[in-house]
Formats: sequence, C-alpha cells, structure tokens
Amino acid sequence: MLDITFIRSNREIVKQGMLNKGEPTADAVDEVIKKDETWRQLVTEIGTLRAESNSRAREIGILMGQGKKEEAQNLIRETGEVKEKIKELEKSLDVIQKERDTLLYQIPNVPDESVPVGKTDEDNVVFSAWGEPLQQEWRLPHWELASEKNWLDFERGSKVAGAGFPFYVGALARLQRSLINFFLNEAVLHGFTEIQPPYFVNEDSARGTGQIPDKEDMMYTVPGDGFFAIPTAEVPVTNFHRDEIIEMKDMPVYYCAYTPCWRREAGSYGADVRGLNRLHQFDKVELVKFVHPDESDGELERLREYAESLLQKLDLPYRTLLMCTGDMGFTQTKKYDLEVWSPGQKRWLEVSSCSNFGSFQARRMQLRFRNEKGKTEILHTLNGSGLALPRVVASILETYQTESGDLKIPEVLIPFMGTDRV
RNA sequence: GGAGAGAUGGCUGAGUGGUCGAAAGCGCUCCCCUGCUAAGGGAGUAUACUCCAAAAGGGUAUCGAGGGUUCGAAUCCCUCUCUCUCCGCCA
Repeated sequence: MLDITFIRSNREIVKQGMLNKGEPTADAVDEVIKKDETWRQLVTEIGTLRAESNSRAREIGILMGQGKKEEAQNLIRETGEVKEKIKELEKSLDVIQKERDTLLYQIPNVPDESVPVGKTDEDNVVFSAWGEPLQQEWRLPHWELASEKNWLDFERGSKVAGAGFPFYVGALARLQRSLINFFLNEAVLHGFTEIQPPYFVNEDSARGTGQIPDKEDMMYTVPGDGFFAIPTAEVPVTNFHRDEIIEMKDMPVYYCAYTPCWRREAGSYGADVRGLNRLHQFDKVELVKFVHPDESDGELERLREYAESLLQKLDLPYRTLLMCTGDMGFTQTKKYDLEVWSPGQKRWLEVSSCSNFGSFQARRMQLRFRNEKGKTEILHTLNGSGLALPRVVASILETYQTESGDLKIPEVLIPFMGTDRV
C-alpha cells in the first residue's frame, strides 16, 4: 500500500509507475485522490460535531454534579440532533473509507528509477553473469540421474499427496538437508538471526505481505481453521514485527529462516514442471531485512551479492537479471532474479529473487521504527531467497554428475554429506 | 476438550458511569543544584488521523478487538481473540 499523502503529491509519478508495471489504466489514482478528499472533508465535519457533543456532555456532567437537573435535561434534549447527524455522517464515512482503501490496495508500488521499463520477461536485463555454463551432450537432466539412483519418487509422492509432492530418498534427502544447513550457517555468519516461524499464517499476515487481496489463489488453505499454508517464509518472518515500533538502536534487523513452501501453481504445465523445476512443496531459506528508508537501496545490492556468493561457493554458474517494470510484481520497487545454469536441460532456473519493497509492505503492517528525531516512521523491508532448494539440487545433479553416472559432492557440502561422491 | 482468572501507556500498577488520555512508581530525555562517580529539585516523556501554507496551536479517535446501552463508558451489556492456572489428551 502506498501512502495516500505520497499519492496526492506525486500523482503523475504513481500513474506512470502503474502503467509501466503493465496495469491497463491508472484511473485508480485519480479516483483514490477524489475519494480521499471526500473522506477528509467528512472526518473534519464529524470531528467538529463530536467536539460539540463532547463539550455538552461535559457541561451536563457539571450541571448534574451541582444538582441542576432541569438545566441538564434541557441540554440532553438538545443534544439528540447532533447525535443523529454524527451517526449519519459516520455511515457515509464508513462507505467512503472502504471505497478509498479498496482503490488504494489496487495501486502497485512505484518502480525505482533504475528499473528498466518493459512489458515481459524478454525485457529483463542481464545484470551480471558468473561461471562458464557447461554444454556437454552426455549430461542427463536431473530427473534421469535421480531416477537411476532411486533418489526421487514422484509416483509414491502422487499416491501419498499428489502431483508435485515428491519423496526425496537416501543421498538426495541428505543433500537437501546439507544445503539447508549450509545456507543457514552462511546466513548466520553474515549477521542474519535464524528463526523458525510458523508454517501456517492467518489472514492478517497474508494481507500484511500482500498475498491477499490478489494472490490468494497461490496459497493452500486449511479448511475450518482459516489458515494459509505459507508460500514463502517471507510471510511469517516479515509479519514477525507487524504493528511494532523498532528502536533505532536495534536497526537494521536481519532474519533468515528455513521453511517448506507451499504453492498451488495453478496453470503450470510442460517442461516447466518436469522433475524438480516446479513443485507444490519445496524447501527454501529466506532472508528478510528491516532497514532505515535511506539504506534500502544499498541493502538490496548487498542482499543480491550475498545470494550470489552462495552460488559461487557451490561453484554453480549463474546469471543475475534485473527485472523490468512489467515483470517485477505489484509490491516491489526493484527486483533481481538469480538464475542457475542447468546443464542437463540447457536452460536457466530461477533460484533466488531479491526484492526491495520500500515502505509498501511495512505500511500495510504498521511496521515502524523510531528515527533520529525520536519520531516513528514507516521502515523499509527487503527479502531474498538464500536459496530455494529444488532447483539448486537440480543444478547440482546436472553439474556435478560424472560421465560414469555418479555424483560428486560440491566441496562446501562435503562436511555435511560425510562423503565426496555418491 | 472441560473448569476458572485475566487483558490499562516502554514496564509495574491504580482506576467500576461524569472535566480520565487515564493516578502513582520505575525507566528514559532535558534543565538546575551539587566538586565527584551518591543524592536532591524542576520540566517533559503514547499512537493514528485531521485542520492550519508551515511552525505554534486546535480537534477527533484509541484503556485486547468488534458491536450495544447512555447526554456521557477504561468502568455496564453482548460477541470474538489472546494470555495464565487447574484437569484431560499428547510428539
């Protein structure tokens, strides 16, 4: 949610940003400003009437205290009219406010100036690249190697849960656990505080990070309890401080969390969903930052660099994309995607997405800090994957496989795996 | 799941229909005094919205949340949420 005051004084910028993000029109901006004007008028009017009603009530109290019942009765009679008027206006205010807020929720965050304007993923910019993508023809896609080794069981996954819920078996299960440990250890070394969040959240939390209204279809729900299965740890971790004021001395706040993630992924098909490319449940280590508004630009770059360093330590070639306005999503001001090379499929796989949300999420959540002057101020949030597991696993299976059909273990994972080859 | 108790400002904790946004204490900030790592005195110290060009300053709302009664509610009524205690169940 954008600040209505910001929208009022930056009408054209907000409109342009909305169009750049691919919204068909930016009419909501004009409408919300109009609604807000009416809203403010009503608030002022109601305030005045309430002031009057309050002062009369106080007078009545004093008269009663002095035993002047007659005079008090007169005043009480007169007050009825004001009360009626207030009730009436309050009803209108309620309606207007709902209309205003609905519009407000429809206006996306404004892209940063450094973000390229574009419509689709074709317009994303390759920001950087690292490593030499392997091209040998003998490399098998990860699902073939995994099948030969009995490491992945999609059939039983379907039987037990459904499509997109595979079992990881034996060495591959251990490899995932090793990656989780590696990622968490690295994050803690870089100053992130490790937390284990709930895997289900309530509606308020889903709204706080912007999953609703808009993207509730992406989440699994728990019937009867009103819970959503988290689509990413971002949801519970960012909501950790919802409705709180963080002291300046405690800023910036960095968290990392490992969780499974559940996504319905309605409408996905084809090669996209082969093997580990796209699942309904996957593991991820997520990084979340709460920072001073002046710092968020730099913090995004450091977040990106940190995520990249993980791929470098695993020695997996990757490239970093700077997402264009049309492909970046509703809530972000700027976003990088990290894509790892999949030599068995000869394609890039997204394994991390690092985003700056500015004050957009924080405002919804009333997530504030006490600034230098002791005033409360909405802070900025960022998050990034560090990293999403299945595609990293896929890339490892394809990058580290030998021509004889074994799998070498990336050096940094050997301590966790207890072996250098499986 | 059953029974009971409770939810007040950064914290502790008063307040059961009338100048209560809320006593007092603690903490914190500033000032004064004090020649010493103590003590004393004074002032200040919630959040959101809104009016005003802005500052100063007004106004409104908020005592877990929502609704109700009333001229007036932290205080009465209803619903919900959460916390604690005891019992049951349990990884």
